[in-house]
Amino acid sequence: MNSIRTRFAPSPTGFMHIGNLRTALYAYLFAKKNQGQFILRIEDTDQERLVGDAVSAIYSTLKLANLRHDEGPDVGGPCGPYMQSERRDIYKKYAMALVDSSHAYRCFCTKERLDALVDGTGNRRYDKRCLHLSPEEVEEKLARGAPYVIRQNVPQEGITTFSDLVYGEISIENRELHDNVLLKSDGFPTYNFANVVDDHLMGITHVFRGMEYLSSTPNYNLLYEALGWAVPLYVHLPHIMRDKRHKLSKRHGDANFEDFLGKGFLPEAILNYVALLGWNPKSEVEKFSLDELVEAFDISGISKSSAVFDEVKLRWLNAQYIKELPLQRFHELAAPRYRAISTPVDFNLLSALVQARISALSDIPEIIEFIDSFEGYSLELFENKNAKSSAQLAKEVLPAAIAALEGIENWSNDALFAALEQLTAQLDLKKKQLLWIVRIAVTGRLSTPGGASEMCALIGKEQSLCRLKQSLCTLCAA
RNA sequence: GGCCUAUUCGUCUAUCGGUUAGGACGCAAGAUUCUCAUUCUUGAAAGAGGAGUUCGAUUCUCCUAUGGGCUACCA
Repeated sequence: MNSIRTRFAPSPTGFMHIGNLRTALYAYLFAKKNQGQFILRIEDTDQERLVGDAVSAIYSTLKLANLRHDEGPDVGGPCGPYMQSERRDIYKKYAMALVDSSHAYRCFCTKERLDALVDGTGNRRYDKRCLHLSPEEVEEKLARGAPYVIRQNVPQEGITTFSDLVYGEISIENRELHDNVLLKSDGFPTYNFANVVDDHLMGITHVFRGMEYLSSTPNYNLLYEALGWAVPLYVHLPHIMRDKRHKLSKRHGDANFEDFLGKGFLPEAILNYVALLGWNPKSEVEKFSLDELVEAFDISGISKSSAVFDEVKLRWLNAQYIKELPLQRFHELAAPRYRAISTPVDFNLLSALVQARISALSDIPEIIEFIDSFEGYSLELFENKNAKSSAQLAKEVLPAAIAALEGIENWSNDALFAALEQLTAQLDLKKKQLLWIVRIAVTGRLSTPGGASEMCALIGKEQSLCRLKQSLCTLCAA
């Protein structure tokens, strides 16, 4: 029984896109679900679009996402090299075989002539002129060193049909197909040729790729047939969109994996979210670890229509992951974002409070901003209908609160809470009234990472009392 | 323009001829809470349009509309 082999074949042109990441994920999930291999192949055949660190970005993204490939340029394997730029001889060999069998031909046409082929509707298709060159003419041009490309010779009649595992059966009339360039004049293959040769030579059984290749797939099948090779199974994937009209693209916003990491999303959460964009697990579960995704993955759950990427839902999922982190782990992740704080506080306590209240690590600066900054908050914050508190009440109650807290030796949350609770009874107030007032008076913020006693415990006795007194002064002056 | 393809709440989706069209995020309301956090409950919210086929269409067929893709010596 042949084992399943899938591949992820990115082009090193920049950061890893979320759409690419999902393609890699699905290919990985399918391979692993079926005890198969997941191969990484770098498609660096376009010398003009190469971007310096893009290959290492691919490695690091795969590593961060925990998508481990069984074969690839960096880990080797039996079907190497896995870098297309190192396989030029291979492509050339098969291209020549195709020329010999008349499934391809040399084309010497200039760019100018090609451009002149544009018809009234702006459509351009090659007219097969060089197909009809006599052997003598070809020899003559070759001898002269004229540059040429090798084109696929597609039949003018008939129909090519294939079955995609997501989109079903698709038929295209051969006369709609173009004589694609297989080998460029610089000797590099085009994607149109390299993907066929490599997928076959690398034993790929299931080709996962974006649906933009749907209409050129017949070209590839004609090539497989011409070479006498078995056609792989296709799994074309719907696009991930920025909104209804636009695909996610590098030019608009944060569409790449590393940007989301930088914004404080956890890789597991991103992967989990992206897996659900265009695939449904046939259950109402939404939270999946990578292993669980492997277990649940099934091609039949892939949808045909494109999906809009919703960062709000990603945030919700990410919050779930953050809450589940062991405190120590959360603290490690959060600590770098505490760096700006100069006031000494108990950072472990801070982490425990913050962990339950954020959706992404990037929410941290805002939620802890009150620690260093206290000046000039609006007294309207004391007004709260629900807690039945007001600035007036605050002015009356704060002196007693300050006195009560001053007496506390063991400045812990429990002690603070007990003291405030007791004071509530003494003053015949609702617990909520007093606690609201103290919280506002000590933080100057509407939204804080914890309640009054927790905030006092966090910033310490001296700082707490200082702020409480300052707030009281402000209230009296108003 | 031609070809390919898609179309269920705002968003991600379920439904594989008969459902009060379900769930999730978000939103709204209520409850809980030391915070307008969390948690819980409830609610509003959808089959692009038109023809057919059928006892019966969101589901099958066709047409139209709209979106997306391809139409490069880019992938």
